[in-house]
Amino acid sequence: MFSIDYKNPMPIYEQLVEKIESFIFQGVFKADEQLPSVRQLAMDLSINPNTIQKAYSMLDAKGMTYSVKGRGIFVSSDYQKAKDTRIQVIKEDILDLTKQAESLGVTRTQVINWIDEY
Amino acid sequence: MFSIDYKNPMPIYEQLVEKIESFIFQGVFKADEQLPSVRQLAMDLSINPNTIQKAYSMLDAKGMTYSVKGRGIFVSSDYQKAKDTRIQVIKEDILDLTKQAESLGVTRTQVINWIDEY
Amino acid sequence: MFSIDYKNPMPIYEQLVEKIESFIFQGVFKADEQLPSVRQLAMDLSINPNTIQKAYSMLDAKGMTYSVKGRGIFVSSDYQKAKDTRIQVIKEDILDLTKQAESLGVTRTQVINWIDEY
Amino acid sequence: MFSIDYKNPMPIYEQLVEKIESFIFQGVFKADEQLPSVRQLAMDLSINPNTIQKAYSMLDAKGMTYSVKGRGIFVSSDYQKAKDTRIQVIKEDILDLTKQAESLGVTRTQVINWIDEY
DNA sequence: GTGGTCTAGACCACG
DNA sequence: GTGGTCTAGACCACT
Repeated sequence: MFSIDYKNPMPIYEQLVEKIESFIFQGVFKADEQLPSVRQLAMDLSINPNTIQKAYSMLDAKGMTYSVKGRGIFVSSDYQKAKDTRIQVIKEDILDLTKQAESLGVTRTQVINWIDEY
Repeated sequence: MFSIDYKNPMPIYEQLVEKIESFIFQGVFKADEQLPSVRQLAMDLSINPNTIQKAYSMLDAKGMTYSVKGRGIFVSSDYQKAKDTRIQVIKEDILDLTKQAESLGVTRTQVINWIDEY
Repeated sequence: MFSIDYKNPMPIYEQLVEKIESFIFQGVFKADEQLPSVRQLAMDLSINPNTIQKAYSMLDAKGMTYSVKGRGIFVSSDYQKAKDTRIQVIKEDILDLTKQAESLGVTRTQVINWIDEY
Repeated sequence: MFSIDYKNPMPIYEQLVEKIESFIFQGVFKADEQLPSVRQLAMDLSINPNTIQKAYSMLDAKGMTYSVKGRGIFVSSDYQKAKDTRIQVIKEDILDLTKQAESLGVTRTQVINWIDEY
């Protein structure tokens, strides 16, 4: 279910964060559903528990999950804000890339065509 | 002419590569024109010469420049291929981001609007 | 009657202690009245009996209750001291926070306004 | 300069975060000033470097600092937002404590007196 | 069993 | 030398 790409320069814990986050956004993990335990996931992926812990901590900090000692980690029911900021980041990234493309001689129309065709 | 943003998490040598590359693409540096020497640039920017060296090596590897022993580093006259691959990378990045946006509930039309309006 | 907030990072037993304590202070539980049994409360709240036990032990230690073997746990008639120390703790906390607010540029008058307006 | 209280149940890294944060707010550390290095601080306080690292990461996430690989960690020049949210948190805490005090029979006027007298 | 903190020690990228 | 990631292993609090 979670696949780690060791060739990816992106740190493992960050890959995990993105993966889980997108699962939550897509509704694969529902609100208040429990996520796999730190130790369980560590075993499944053959990864050190601390690395999993770090990923979960970041999700917590982002407001995507909440964790209860002795019980587990659960999907937060209110992650709208996190979603909005993520969309905003994507928007800025796309605009930045468009700007770069333009400076290389690609017109805005062509960029829009890329999106239309895919 | 070259401004380094120390607050940018991107490594300095990478910032340099991008800057010079875009200058070449835009024609600020013409074909066969000589780039500033490693030592000169290092002094101007108050940066470790090794960092400049690394940036220049990467430009060489990308085919953007060629170096002549004892004389200096010059802009390659044939960087079209480099330019094309760069455009290709940008295209893929934009499509990937669009895909992400869609999975967050943003329609493709909205993405195109972002580009149109900016 | 007792509501547990699982999203609250505060441990369950502590939430219980606070709840019961405030009920006693407010007179909801009168002196020498019997509290619900460990097993009963555990069932009602779908909580591990050990957790209830721990909460009751803490109330005992604080002098808020006394337990009679084989009969149950009862509200102490003399919890004035516990009440006073609690008030003292609250006072110190408020003063500490006020000090912090001042170091952030909030005047004492503003702090008092916060309290007045709420 | 940084004193750790091992009797304090608050984790070490959190104590550090609060300490440094308040130093920045008070102007002890100026904008763009470099903070002590991870290893240096670890040695000075006889604390594991990872613990320091964690504290610095949190400051980064809060927008209080920015870190540059190979160079060091520096005080951010724009932490106004962080300051505002902190003040907000303090306000809510004070109001909550006031509410608690009132439920224990302390009038709001008395609470204000505490602040006035200190 | 759960999550959370801390230590020790290694390795990497960067300057 | 700097910060950042990861592993291994220990201990704690909570259920």
